Amino acid sequence: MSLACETCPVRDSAACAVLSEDERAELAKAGRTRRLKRGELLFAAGDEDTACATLISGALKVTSFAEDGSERILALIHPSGFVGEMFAPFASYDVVALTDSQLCVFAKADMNRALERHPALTRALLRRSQEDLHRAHMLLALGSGMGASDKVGKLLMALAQAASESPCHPRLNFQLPLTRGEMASMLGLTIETVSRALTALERDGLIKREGARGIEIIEPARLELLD
Amino acid sequence: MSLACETCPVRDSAACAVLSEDERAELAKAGRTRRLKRGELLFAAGDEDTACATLISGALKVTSFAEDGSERILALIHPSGFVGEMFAPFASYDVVALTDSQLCVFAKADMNRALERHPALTRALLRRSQEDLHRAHMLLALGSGMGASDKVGKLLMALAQAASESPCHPRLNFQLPLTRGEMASMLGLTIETVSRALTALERDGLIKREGARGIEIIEPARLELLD
DNA sequence: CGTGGGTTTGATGGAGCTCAAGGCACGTGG
DNA sequence: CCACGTGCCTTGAGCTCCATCAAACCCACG
Repeated sequence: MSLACETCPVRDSAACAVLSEDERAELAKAGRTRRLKRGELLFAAGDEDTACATLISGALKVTSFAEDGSERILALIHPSGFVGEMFAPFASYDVVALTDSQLCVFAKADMNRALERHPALTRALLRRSQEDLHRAHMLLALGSGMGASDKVGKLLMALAQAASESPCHPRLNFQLPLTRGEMASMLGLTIETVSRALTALERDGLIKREGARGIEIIEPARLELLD
Repeated sequence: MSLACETCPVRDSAACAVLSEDERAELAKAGRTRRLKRGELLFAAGDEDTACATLISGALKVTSFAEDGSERILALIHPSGFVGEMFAPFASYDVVALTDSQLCVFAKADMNRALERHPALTRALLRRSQEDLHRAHMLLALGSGMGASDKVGKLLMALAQAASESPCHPRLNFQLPLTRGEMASMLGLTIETVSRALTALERDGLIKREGARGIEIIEPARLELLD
């Protein structure tokens, strides 16, 4: 399926928003939209002919695997986010859809051509890359210095942020895009510990659960925001 | 002190290497070299008028502080590395010299002007930024799924890589740029645990220590490389 | 010689990992 | 419609590893 930038919900927030209409139309010729169902693989670690993509809707996870086969989640990608290692000869990570997703895919060569042609696009990606770096640092900062339920609480706040349309205030009521195992793999904990942490947070009245995935945040302040 | 690019040891590996002689000369007019002694602060979290810099020699650490005041190391910067949040209104991290260092500092405004003028420079920074991201991911992957001495072992391998001139093979014999506390803060451990892990690694014959800072790696294979 | 920063070592307790069992929701086939 | 299987989540019990507290050491430096 070819692109339909006119109706794209992230046309003003994605990297390509810095382009003029004409430039965008030209870039669009090189890209294709793609739909993924939950669990589908977008890029696989080791792929040589890698591509890159802007996420239109849904959510992705970027994962690597330890030698023992256990998965580690390195990053989440939300709509208008960009994913792809533009300069590596092959992909280092798996990228998998967390929910049904829709994205806009470009071959690496095409994107590189576009970067050469449109400096503003390069700068937009640089900005995004630095934001990604900042998020990775936030995740790193979660690694130490506190108990499991603090970590889970902060992760919930981060997810609440991401689920919100408004960039400043979290959404107090949302569905988790992650399984317990995925949360565990972001935080360096086990499934059981995450589960226990959630019940503890609920017991203490900081959150309320609706089924396995629904979360309502009761006391945002005490969950201490993640930046 | 003004710049002396002609004799700069990282003139071929730093971001500015993509510039022509003339372009570099022009950029040089905007920059100044600066020397830091071990422990000196380069940028402080919260600074509004931030700058950015290329490291010429020495080593830097990028740190953030938890609410309880404990430091967390988010990244290390080695010669030819670039540091600075080009797009943030103020700095989020402290940047501190780990050893006596020499760098090449630019005001953010000047650097932004240079980015507009020289697309190739922007692309060089984008590449660097993605590498930084990759390193952050490696550090994240250290967070889970193994014991303390595995973490310390892998950190040693990463430091051995960084200490080496050759990009592919680690240096088996080097001085740690980090104190025990700094290693601990990279790994989410305590000083004591790091110390014990080192003595365990030495007892098992994987490494040998020369004083508090000297490290010789005996069995690189068993320390399992960090990427 | 004393002081202080960094390091090592020991003893102890607790947070979280492991192993194991059970529950709930959902889909599939009889 | 029910029986069954499969994923995912929860809960429990025991044990391991690491954080914590405490003390001593080493060494550079004034």
